Amino acid sequence: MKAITTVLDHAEKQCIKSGTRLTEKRRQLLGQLLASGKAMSAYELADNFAKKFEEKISPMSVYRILDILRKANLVHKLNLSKKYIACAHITCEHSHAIPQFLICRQCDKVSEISIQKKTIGEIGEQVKLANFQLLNPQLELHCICNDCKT
Amino acid sequence: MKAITTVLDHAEKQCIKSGTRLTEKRRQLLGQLLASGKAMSAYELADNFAKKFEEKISPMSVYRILDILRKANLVHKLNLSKKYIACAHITCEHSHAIPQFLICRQCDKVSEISIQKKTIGEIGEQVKLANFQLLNPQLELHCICNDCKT
DNA sequence: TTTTAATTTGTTATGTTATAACATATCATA
DNA sequence: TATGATATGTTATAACATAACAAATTAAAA
Repeated sequence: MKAITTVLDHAEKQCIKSGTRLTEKRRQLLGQLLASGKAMSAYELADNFAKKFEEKISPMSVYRILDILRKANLVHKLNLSKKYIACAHITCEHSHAIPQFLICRQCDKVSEISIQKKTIGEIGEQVKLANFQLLNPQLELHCICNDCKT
Repeated sequence: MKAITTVLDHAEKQCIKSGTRLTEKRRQLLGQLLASGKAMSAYELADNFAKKFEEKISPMSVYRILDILRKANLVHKLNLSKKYIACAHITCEHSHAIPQFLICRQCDKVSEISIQKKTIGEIGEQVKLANFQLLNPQLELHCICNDCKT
């Protein structure tokens, strides 16, 4: 696992690429998410920010910063749990497809994966039968991770 | 499409089967959902209830009734949009698997389908590679319906 | 370098979804 | 009809989210 500062440096480049900056606050917030290693709600982030950096940040600001980070593809939102998680591929240079997530029901561990196009295509076939056309969706699949399985 | 009263009569039987009753309020609420033909939020249901039945119902009550209807498999919750929709198979007698939903991004039309076990199994295979085990998930797939596609 | 414009962050208010806790009313049956 | 169970009313509050405007900071032009 790469050092957080390394990841943040990559993140900075990615911000510039997408036409914005990685300001101090944004860097701190993303760092916090990376350090936690898990998905957090906006209000959790706001609370923890105060503890970690001895400086307050309002939920409003957190939401704004999360928006920016999401647009720069540095953070993803888990729509089912309404939580936010650092992208698992910040240091990869290549562009990414819409991410898919495996979420452990027991411990909330999240794994960001890419489901093969072939499989998506097969689902699409069945969707077609219902007179719909599948958009590339962000799937959030509820699972049990092997650690919790035992 | 079957008449709503017919569906409600089936619903009543299903309630009894699952150990509860289809009271007047529950019947009205389910009827409202069936008549609308689409997914509605609890607060929308509460507001419309007043207009439709000249009697107020609090959101709190709506939530309670929705819980009952969901336990009796008469209503499903769309977790992404936080809306509730009448089950598409109330008049079918057989028991059902966990439902999957196709949701039109444009017009919010919802189609309740069953994705084949085979396909679910294939997703499961890829999930296994990530050291997770798939639970049978309620998929909510964002699509475009053929009517909106044109 | 100073002025200007754009971006970022602070602040307050409010909207939406959901549940907790307790009171009252209704129904089923002993 | 008395009793217990079920159903609904009512009030308060928690968690998630956005709108609107003010102040501060940064980038760029004059």
